[in-house]
Amino acid sequence: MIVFGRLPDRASSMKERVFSGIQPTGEMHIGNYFGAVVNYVRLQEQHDCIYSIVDYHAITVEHDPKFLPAKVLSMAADLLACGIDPKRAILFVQSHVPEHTELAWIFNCLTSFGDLGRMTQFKDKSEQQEFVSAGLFDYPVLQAADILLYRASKVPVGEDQLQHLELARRIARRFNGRFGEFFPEVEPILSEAPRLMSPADPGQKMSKSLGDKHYIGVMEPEASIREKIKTAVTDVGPRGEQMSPGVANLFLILKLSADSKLYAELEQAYQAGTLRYVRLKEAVAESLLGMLRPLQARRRELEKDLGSVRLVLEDGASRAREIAQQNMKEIRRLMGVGPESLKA
RNA sequence: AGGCCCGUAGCUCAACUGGAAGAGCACCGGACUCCAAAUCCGGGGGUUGGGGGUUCAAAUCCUCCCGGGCCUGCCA
Repeated sequence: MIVFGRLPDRASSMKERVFSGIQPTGEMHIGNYFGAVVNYVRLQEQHDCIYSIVDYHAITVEHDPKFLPAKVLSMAADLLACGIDPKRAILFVQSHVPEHTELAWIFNCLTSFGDLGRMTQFKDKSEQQEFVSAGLFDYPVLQAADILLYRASKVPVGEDQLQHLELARRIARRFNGRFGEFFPEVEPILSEAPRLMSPADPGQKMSKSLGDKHYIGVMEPEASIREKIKTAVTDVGPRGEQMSPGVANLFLILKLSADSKLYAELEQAYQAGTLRYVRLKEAVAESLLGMLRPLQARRRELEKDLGSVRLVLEDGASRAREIAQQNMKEIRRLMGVGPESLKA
């Protein structure tokens, strides 16, 4: 197979389009960062990326309107601080482009009730909620609309999202078959996405919802990050053959944030049985903080100038809207709805 | 539209016929530990969903409101 170099000219039109949605959780943790955000940043190089802060997804479970806007803005600032470049990628807020929900409705009518009921994430999440909204049930359909509204063909996802992506493909296929070829085949970009575990309970995935001790925020103050690493669980019983989950988790953070020499050195010490965990923890804290400091500095700058973040989102929304409106026009035509369809 | 049940600490729940609101887990501090975990010692935490009423006394009884779950019916 012949591999061509990058085509300089028509590169932008040749680039594959990537879409990804990020929930405005309020505080990005290093699990989100290493698991997803670094990929977003990397993908900007070679792809036409559209990143959306998905507030319509956030309201599928109980939320407080008083805090949502601040969470959205904060997530935007975090993403920019982490290296999302608004000159190369589109960053916008989902609800600022109403076509998302319009397309979701159309897709609702192409989605089987049974399929949605089989979504494992719905089953998990609905058990945790006392009030299960129809929106929570419908979540994957909105997600399909998010992606396909821009006719994106690549979606960076974790394994837990594959089922939803498969549904998006089914929906697209059904639409294409019934109303005309319009949507591309969506492919996952499965990265080697490291799964960071909770420092306080390494048996569980790092997550905000488990509590304060169970995640390390990307923008968290140094003292607090140090404390969480220092008190991280290591060996729960006598040291066995295999590295315990807690220690493995610390090594994983080290691997992701430190230079390989230090990692190799400590790994060797571990194998030799001479590694003191205090030393490991200090190294992890130092290298993680070393990596986070520039991001935190940029984040502080943005905090002083949230107006510029708002501008980025405005510009992003208008660029996204342009694509969305154009595609939606065609989708309506194919479906036989909208004012255009009545014109002779 | 009608009927039944529920709401107590962050979570799961307890509190007899009305009689001083409690436990487990979680959280915080200390001991122990290379650090943690486990264990031990100590600690904080509640307008009992909200308003009104009955009573010497209400988580408990009455009433209205809010929120949630379930059943039946009606309509598009």
